Amino acid sequence: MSCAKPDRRVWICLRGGRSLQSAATRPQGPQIAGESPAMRMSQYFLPTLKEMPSEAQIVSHRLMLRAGLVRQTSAGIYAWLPFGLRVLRNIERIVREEQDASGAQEVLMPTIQSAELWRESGRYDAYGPEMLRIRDRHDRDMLYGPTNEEMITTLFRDAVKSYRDLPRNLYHIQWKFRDEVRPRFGVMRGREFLMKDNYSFDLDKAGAIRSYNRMFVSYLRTFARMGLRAIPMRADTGPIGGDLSHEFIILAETGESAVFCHKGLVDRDILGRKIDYDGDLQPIVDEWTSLYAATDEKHDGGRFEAEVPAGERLLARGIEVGHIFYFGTKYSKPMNAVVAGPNGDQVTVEMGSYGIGVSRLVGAIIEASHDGAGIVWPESVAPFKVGLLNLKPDDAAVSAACATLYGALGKAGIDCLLDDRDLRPGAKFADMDLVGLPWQVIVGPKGLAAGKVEVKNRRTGAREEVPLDGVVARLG
RNA sequence: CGGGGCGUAGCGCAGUCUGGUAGCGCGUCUGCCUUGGGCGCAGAAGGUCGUCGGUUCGAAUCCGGCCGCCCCGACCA
Repeated sequence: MSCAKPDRRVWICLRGGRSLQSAATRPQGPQIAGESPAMRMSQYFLPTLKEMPSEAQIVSHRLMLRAGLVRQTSAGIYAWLPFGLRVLRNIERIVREEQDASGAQEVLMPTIQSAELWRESGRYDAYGPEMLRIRDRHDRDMLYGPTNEEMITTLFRDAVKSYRDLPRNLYHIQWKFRDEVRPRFGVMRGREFLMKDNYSFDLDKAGAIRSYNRMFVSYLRTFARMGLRAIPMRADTGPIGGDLSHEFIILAETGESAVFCHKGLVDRDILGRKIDYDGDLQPIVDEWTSLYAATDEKHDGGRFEAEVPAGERLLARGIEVGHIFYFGTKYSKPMNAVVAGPNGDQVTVEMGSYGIGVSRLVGAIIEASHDGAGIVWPESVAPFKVGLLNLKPDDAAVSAACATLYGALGKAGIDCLLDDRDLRPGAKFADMDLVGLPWQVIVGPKGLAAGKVEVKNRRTGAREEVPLDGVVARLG
């Protein structure tokens, strides 16, 4: 790592110039750089399954296998196929944009770590068999990282020596491994998982709470942009330790835990707010934490009934998709992460850590958004925005119309998957509903005779007849 | 880690109790037919029955070891 000074100038410059709105309202280009936004299904690796795989029990796991998103390679370990990968990348993209907007900076730490680091914090022996321990050819103890507090603390303390270089907030999006005794629920509780985690460093507790609040608000925006209703709930700090912590729970009928909250939290809108990450975010945090919300572990029936009027009580189920902690000097102290304070004294930095389960979100979003026919992707994370169905590939007029639309949608930057396979219409409808693209453009000989195609909304099922040359405008 | 279950064709399963030439549905391939909701007809390919050993004239089937996967619980992002 280079010295801290030049780095700090960049930081200040970014802080002055960064604008949340620019990240959130940025025009949506092709979602994966360098790849054509359109694709032909006859050439695409999308192995869908008609029948239910017996290994999967919960709906998101079944749909992920059936819709060709992932394949399991070992218990709790998955290979990501093109569709699943596109969703994963879209989720990552939103997380990254919101992290950057909040002032966090991206790094990338390795998956393999040295046991030495963990001996320093005392967690090597404390962590237990969930940690995958490995040995290299020189018989050195290594491990596949289950989390990165030790590593980031080391990187920070070796490079940052002055209070002038604070605050710092570093994040990365990296694969982690926890050797769960019993992996289950597909990617929602795998052993290998992709996680965004970040770590804030501040001079004092007040600064750490400002950092905490920035992440709190950033998380509200991040999940909202994925079409999820995430409710922050006060949480136990668990083995990570600390005294301020919130879980972000999304509501899904099939969620893993029961949640109890005030209905007012569900419809609260963060995306309509203008956020100033340099300003005081405490009022927003207070607003979201003032109403009752608890998972079953923390639920207090008496308080719930006292604080929430009967008509406003919501009993639902939820899935944890994010967790934020303030933990003070739990790691900085044993690992000696200190900076020179304004008075020249040595100050142990105040830290927090913040996680989002990126791969878990793929399953969680499906749990929150599916129907009997398959997945219903929110547009912001969908593998493609539009599925274009050629109902009769050997009809020259139909295929010509599809080619025209396919080209026009591609040119307009609208992600489009063309089903040009020589299959019965029913098979195409079933597949397209299963994989859940938000919009279907259905081109068949009947409609086309009148110069029209059908545009179907996957979520509502609503269909409308649209003239051929009006499709791009309708979907743009 | 306690308790339970499963491993037979790409997927879903029967066959195992009662040992005797490995089956069904879906999918795949070929041809015909069909083209607005997984259509129809005909033909075909595809399995050392998870693995190793034992019993037996003969093992998918009985016995034992091992491996893998799933479910409930405890645990967890």
